[in-house]
Amino acid sequence: MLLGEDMTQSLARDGLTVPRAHVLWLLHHTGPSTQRALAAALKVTPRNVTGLVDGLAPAGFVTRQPHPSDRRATLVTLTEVAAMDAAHRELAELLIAGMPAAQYAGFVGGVAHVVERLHEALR
Amino acid sequence: MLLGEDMTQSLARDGLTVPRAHVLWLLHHTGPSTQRALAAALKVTPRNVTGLVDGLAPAGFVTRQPHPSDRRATLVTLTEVAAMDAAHRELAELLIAGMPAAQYAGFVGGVAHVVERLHEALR
DNA sequence: TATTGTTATACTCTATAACTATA
DNA sequence: TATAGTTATAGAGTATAACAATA
Repeated sequence: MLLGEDMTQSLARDGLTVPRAHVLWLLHHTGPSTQRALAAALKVTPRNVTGLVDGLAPAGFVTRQPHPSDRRATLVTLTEVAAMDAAHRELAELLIAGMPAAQYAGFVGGVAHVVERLHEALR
Repeated sequence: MLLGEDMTQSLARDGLTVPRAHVLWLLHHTGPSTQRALAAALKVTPRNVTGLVDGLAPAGFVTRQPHPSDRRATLVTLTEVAAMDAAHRELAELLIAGMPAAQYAGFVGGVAHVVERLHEALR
């Protein structure tokens, strides 16, 4: 993260917006998922997932694979590069998760999704 | 707030999105402000403030008034109706501000701006 | 008939750049 | 010259509705 830079800006620098990072986080922790499953997990419409995956796929973060048994569905899979990246971010995010509310409040617009999930996980 | 409804959804029901509510909150606590001042407070470009005020004015939340001494600037002012509404929301927001991080984490996408400001104010 | 993901359409928030009016 | 707010343009996230392919 650059000096004087926001968490959101830091992510956005490489095309990784917060909602897109959230998708990567989900895939990293649950494995390949249908877009339907992602929509449910993100509490967002399926149409949105189309857009998010469209934003992640060209950059090489994820790939769309045909579902082996259901030909209606597609499986969104984390690429190896993205998986490595996710593992790296993990540490930084855990550090944030350990901070009291007042301290990460400034980041709240940026990593709220992640922090929230981590708090759930640690509870 | 309706049952099973998100904080964000609750605000959006009456055209009050989170960034717009944030503008009302600022006006409620600092009084009439120039768009420039709002842009600085919101950490957003002046162009955005134009859009936010455009969204609030037709609904009668705010009005644009000519600045008394600087004819380049416009003063954004809370209408009486909006001021009443802001006062009502205040109580609910203070209750949220008193909650530990884990509890309001679920609302974080919705009232993060407000909670953050309240934490700052209470610190 | 129900479900999966798409296209079509629309609204909001965000940004940079160029422009007008004023200071 | 510098500042306040605008228009122009663009990208991203969100939503509903209608549709094709498949279950």
